[in-house]
Amino acid sequence: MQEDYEKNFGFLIHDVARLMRTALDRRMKPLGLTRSQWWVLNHLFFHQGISQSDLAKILDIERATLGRLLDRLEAKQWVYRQPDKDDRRINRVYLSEPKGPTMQTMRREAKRMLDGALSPLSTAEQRTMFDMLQRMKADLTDDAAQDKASVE
Amino acid sequence: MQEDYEKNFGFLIHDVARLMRTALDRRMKPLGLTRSQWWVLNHLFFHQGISQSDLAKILDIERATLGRLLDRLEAKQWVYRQPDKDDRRINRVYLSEPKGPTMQTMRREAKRMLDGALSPLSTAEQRTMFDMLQRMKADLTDDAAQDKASVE
DNA sequence: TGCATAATGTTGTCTAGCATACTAAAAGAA
DNA sequence: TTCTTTTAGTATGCTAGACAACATTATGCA
Repeated sequence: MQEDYEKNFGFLIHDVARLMRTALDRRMKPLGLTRSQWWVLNHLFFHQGISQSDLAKILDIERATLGRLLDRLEAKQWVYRQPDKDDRRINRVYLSEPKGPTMQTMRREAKRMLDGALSPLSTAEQRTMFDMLQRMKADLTDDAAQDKASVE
Repeated sequence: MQEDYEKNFGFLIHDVARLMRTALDRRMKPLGLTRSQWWVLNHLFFHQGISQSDLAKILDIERATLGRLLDRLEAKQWVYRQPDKDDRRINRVYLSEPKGPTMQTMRREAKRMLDGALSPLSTAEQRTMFDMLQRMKADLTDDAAQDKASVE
């Protein structure tokens, strides 16, 4: 153990993210949604009628990825798409009616999972970690944008 | 911005992990390997002839996931499987010959990506973060094991 | 106006994950 | 020894990502 390659930061963070993801997916399963789907719904709650492209930008995923997520959510009647009146390229996405209670349950489950995952850290540490991750993400997002731009 | 749901720790760490993953995948692409494949090769380098199950345990992924990874690596002639002499259930996996230079290149690319991702953090912060992630992972791994056990 | 360029969303193709169910084989128990 | 249980690996199906290519529609410029 403790070999050099065991200490790869990249894979460590990946593992933690994966473990949190599957833990949450497991809790969400009885509700019939995945963690990614829930995240989409959560954003839609605050941005009713947003266009797919804009939503993809907020979520920071590809338009294609979001499109398929929405396909599944639409099939399950969680959301619906409506073409924009003025710009026929645009689909606006809406949360379909009630479903409120389930959303609440999901928020609760997400919080419990998160609390569990963060339990080995003190409150101060949690803040520190959050701050560091945000800085990393900002940097990485910039890099990714540059990479893409250089390709085009 | 800065709405409550923007601050979800679970998704933040997920985003950072994903951005690091795709950044590395992008760099690995010209070499004809993905990051996950490289990680498998890297472990094989240190554990020639390991069984698939044991390797899956080390990598902390499902046997099925590893099986398919190995299918692709075998097709590209990076590895080969050999049935165990004594236990006919077991496949032992070996790294096929040369390829050394490419592995070196990959290690270098991985290091560069990682250095880039960590650049917003001081050395001390990097250590702190690494330590915190390790504690989180240990906890999460225990939980996952318990969840599975409770199902069976 | 008319043509080149950009933006929106979809489709296809690929990888990697998980879960479940299955076969073959080994190990353990009666 | 036989029967049961465990283990190794595979097959299948699903989700979620990325990327690339495409049709449609807007927009900007000459």
